[in-house]
Formats: sequence, structure tokens, C-alpha cells
Amino acid sequence: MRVSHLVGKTLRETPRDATLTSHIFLLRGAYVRQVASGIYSLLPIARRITAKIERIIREEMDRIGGQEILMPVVMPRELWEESGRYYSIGDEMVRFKDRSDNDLLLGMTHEEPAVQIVRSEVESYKQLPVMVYQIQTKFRDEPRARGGLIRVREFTMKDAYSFHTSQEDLEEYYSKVHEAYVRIFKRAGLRRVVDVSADTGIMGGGVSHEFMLVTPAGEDTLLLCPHCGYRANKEVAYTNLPEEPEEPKPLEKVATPEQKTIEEVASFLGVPHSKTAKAVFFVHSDKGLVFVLIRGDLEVNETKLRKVLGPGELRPAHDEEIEEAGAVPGYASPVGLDTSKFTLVVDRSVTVVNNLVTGANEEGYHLVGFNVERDLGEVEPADVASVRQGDPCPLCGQPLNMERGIEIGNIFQLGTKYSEPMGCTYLDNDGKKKPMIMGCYGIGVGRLLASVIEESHDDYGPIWPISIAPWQVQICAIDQKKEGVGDTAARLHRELEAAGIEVLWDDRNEKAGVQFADADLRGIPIRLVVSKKTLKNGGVEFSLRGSKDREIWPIDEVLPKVRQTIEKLEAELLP
RNA sequence: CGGGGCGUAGCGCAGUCUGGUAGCGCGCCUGCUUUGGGAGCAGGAUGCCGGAGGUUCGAGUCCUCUCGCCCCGACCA
Repeated sequence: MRVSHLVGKTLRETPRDATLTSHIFLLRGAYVRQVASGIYSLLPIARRITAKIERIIREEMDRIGGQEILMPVVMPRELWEESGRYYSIGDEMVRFKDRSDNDLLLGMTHEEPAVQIVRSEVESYKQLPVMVYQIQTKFRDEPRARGGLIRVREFTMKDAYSFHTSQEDLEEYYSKVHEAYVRIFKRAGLRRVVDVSADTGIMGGGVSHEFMLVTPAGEDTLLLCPHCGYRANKEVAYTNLPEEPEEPKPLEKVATPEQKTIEEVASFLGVPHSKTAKAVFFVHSDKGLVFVLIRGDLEVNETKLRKVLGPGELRPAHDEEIEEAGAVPGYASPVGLDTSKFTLVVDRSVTVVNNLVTGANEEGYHLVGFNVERDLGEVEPADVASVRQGDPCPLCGQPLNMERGIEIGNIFQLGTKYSEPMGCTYLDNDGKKKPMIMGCYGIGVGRLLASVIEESHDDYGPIWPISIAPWQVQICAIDQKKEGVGDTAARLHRELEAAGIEVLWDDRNEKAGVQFADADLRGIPIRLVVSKKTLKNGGVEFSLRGSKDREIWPIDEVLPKVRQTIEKLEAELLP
């Protein structure tokens, strides 16, 4: 391929809309162009990369017995009514009508059609397990797209669905997919990928893991234990706060004029934040007012709280709603309130310590000597607190590290969440119909591409791993009109391509600086420079993207040396 | 959905307060010179100033409405 005819011009300056590294290089290097918020076209250079990523994914899915299929993007309402998700998913799913007034939707995940296929094509336990997968477009009307390809509305995803006769079989397969994912990310050149325990969100089901690229650019927060390897998304991470029992003191009302926040109250009374219990109020569409009692030094984790409360919308409560329940904003506690007026959620954190400060439900007063068990009676403590940097690991007690991560893949054990309502059954060897046990597994292709840039770049552009590089070799020819320069470049281009090597030749009559800058933006691993100078020195100059080392290679040795270099680079990425 | 910012040439921006024939840099086209980290000179093309209403003799600029994009948060396989 010649640069002079390559579609996509590089940009010298950073477009205003880009702030994230990968987004900046994706635009400057002419990888993508935005069509609308969260909707992008891929230009040739990016499409070449995603094609390679997809090939790696295919190979690894096929290795574990996957069968590639292709399901539609547009589906009828009826199919999604079967699982109930037509109603449980909100505005994230795009719905519309066709000319006959039928309700249609754009697929954002494909459990329903996958189940539809398998329930009619697979009938016997003898055929199980099976796994089908596809690499296909998804549309999710995200409330906020961001960061170039990191969070988009339309994207390509590999999604896989497995079907089993037992939980044990699912678990065994789940770990195979887990291994396949590790191989995929390794082969794609990602280094800092970790799997973390995760929330299941709209997918439902039981166990799930997310594969996260650890990077400050990530949207998710992870808690990682450097000691024992405990790893979890903040949404599900938990900790065991140490118990600090004290002799219970009597409950007493004290005046705390104008002291409303935990900050103010704690310093006014001279106690640490961890010796206070604060009230946080929400309104849940199903449960009404929710009163969360949590230690003053902790934050309520809404994802965890949602799980405790069950399905429905959750939002912070207004002051009027709090007052209606008899609580006084700024001075609230459940003590002495009619608990039938709200749903009380007591976080575990307030049960491991005694003698807390909490609100007196009276303007200007707090209670001291508050002891949950004694003063509230029987309460079932829940875990709704966010884990913090340095909190003890729930497994080994060592302090946890907090990091950011980009979710590039996830795997779920779904159980019978879809097979049961949708009648996806098989005949077992005892002659009985049983629902299949399911798993599902996703990888975002475009996000993976952007993640590689986040992890592998320098000031000048991406540094592509050879496995997914748009081309393997970049030829820069400086002053091509000079004796031998243009001819040599053309010959190298011809010979390397004939040998099956992917070559991008900058055949423009641009100055060295321009060619090098563009080559850096394209991030191609092997760079060959042909110029008057290199010819005088006996050949072409070889260098690796991201390295300062330079070598002169005689023209006749270029092909074998390129082959050798590619092999060496590929070997580094073997799982 | 809440908060903030921005829409002027392909890209980056000035001009808007204080209304008077739309500018700069880069890129693009032509020619010459140049060719190892984003060259020089000369000439040239490019704008529904996001859109619609309004005020005015006159609107990129003032007023009203509207659409879009980005960032933070909420939200989120």
C-alpha cells in the first residue's frame, strides 16, 4: 500500500474534542472519524487493526469449540418480551417501528436470539455443551459517550453464549473461556490485564468477571490486593472492617448547634469520623424512601445498595421526602423513628464499633453513645459501603490498592435466567426435560483497540504490537528523486509484498520530518528508511517503533531480516 | 438527567463586549528551490460564522428559540 493513496489524512494539531490519549491519536493518525456522539467510522488503518483483533478472537473461540454464527441487529419486540428484558431495560435500548407498525429494537446484547436458536436446534443432552459466538454490531444508547472509542453507542462486539447440562459443566467451560480471554489479550499485546469479580448488571445471573486493562485512563475503579491476589470491581468489592468493641455507654442527647455535616459534628465533639453514623437517603421506585445508616467515614455504594433493594430505579432523596418520614436532614438517625415509613438499610460498618455519634432527629442535637444492636433492636446488617484505598483485603487482611481500569471483556455465569423463561430445554438421559444452564462472554473490539493505545504509546503516537499492527513494515523514502532512492524503495515494497509481508510505503515527496511524524502516528513496528545517506552507507536503515536503535541493512538482506524480526516480535506475544 | 464549556475554511484559532463588505496559522492547488524529525519564496482556491425566527438601513456580533459536540457527575454487559 502506498501512502499517497491511503484514505485518511493525519492531523498536525489535536482536534478540540479529544482529551484522552487514545482518542487524540485515533483522530490525529486518521484511524477514526466521528459521525455523531459515540458513533464512529473506522478508516482503513483502524479497520486493518480490528480485522486482526477479530481474527485472534476467532482463533481462540474456535479453539475452545466455539461455532461462529451471525445474529441480526434488528429484532422484534416479541423475542425480548420472552425474557422480560423488553420492559426491564430502559432507554439504553433503541426501539422503533417498521412500516407495518411492528415494534422493533436494536440489539445491545444477544442472549434472546442465541437462546432462540439453541432451543430449537439442540434437543438432547448428547449435543451439549455447545457454544455459539458472533462478532457483530451492537447499539446501546448510552447516556454519555466519552473518550473516543472507549465508551461509544455503536460498536463491534464478540459475544458468545454457552449451553450446559449442569452448573459444574458451566463452571468448567467458564474457566476455559477465561483462559481463552487471557490468551486473546496476551496475543493482542496487552500487558496489564487483570480479571476482577464484577457486578452482573442487566445480564443477571450469578458469578461474573470483568477483564480490565489497568490504566489511569480507565472508567472503572478496581480494588486489588498485592498480597493474596484478591481483585474486584469497586461495585462489588468488600472488606472486613476490624471490630473495635467498647463498653456501651448510655445514649445521650447533646447540643450541636449549626453542626450538620459529619465533618462539623466530628470536629465539634472531638471524635473521629469513624465514630459517627450518618444517614443517607434515597428513593427507590419499588421500596419508597430508603434510609441507609452507614459509618461517617464511608461512602454508600449505589451498585451494592441496588442489589440489596432489588430491581427498580434509585435516586437521592429530597429534603421534603426525608422530613415526611420524621427525620431531620442534617440531624437524622433511625432512633425513635417509625421504621414502617421507610426501608432501613444498616451497613455492617456501624455494627463493628460502639458508642457512635448520630443524629437526634431534632434540629441542633445529636446523640452520643449510639449502639446499633441495643438502640435499634434486631437489624440485619447489609454491605453497601464502598471499599477505600488501604482498607483490609477481605481474604488476607492486607491493605488493598485502588486502581483504574478499562473493561475490555467480561464473562458471566447466567444459569437459567434466560433458558427458563424462554423454554430453552433439553431432554436428559432420564427422559426428563430440563432447562439448559447458560454462560455468556463478551469482548469489545474497538475498546480493545483503544486500550492498546492507552497502554502502548509515546509522545508521537501509538506503538502497535506486531500481531495487530495495521502493517508490519513502514518504508520511508527521503528525497525519492535522488539517484536510487525511489527505485530502491519501490523494489523493497514490491519484494516484501510479494513475500506476503504487509508494507506501507510512504511514496510522497515529503521531507523526512513529515514522513517520520506520520510513521510515528501510524505506529507500524518495523521502519525502513531509504535515503541518499543510507544508500551511501550500504543499504537501508532499520528501526523499531518506540526504539532509538538504528541499523543499516544491506538491500539484499532486507527480506530475510524483516522475516526474522517479525518472527521475533511475534514470539514475544505468544501466550 | 444536573453542572460547565464550545459551535467561524479540512484542522487549530482570532473577531462577538462596543453591529458597518470574514481574518490568522497550518493544511490544500500551481511553479521554482529544498529533502534525516512537521522547509523557503511567489501565486491561488476554500466559508449558509450550527439552524430558525426577531431587532436594525445594516447582524458572525444584539434578542428569542432550537440543534449539535466535548468535559465533570449521575447512569452503564
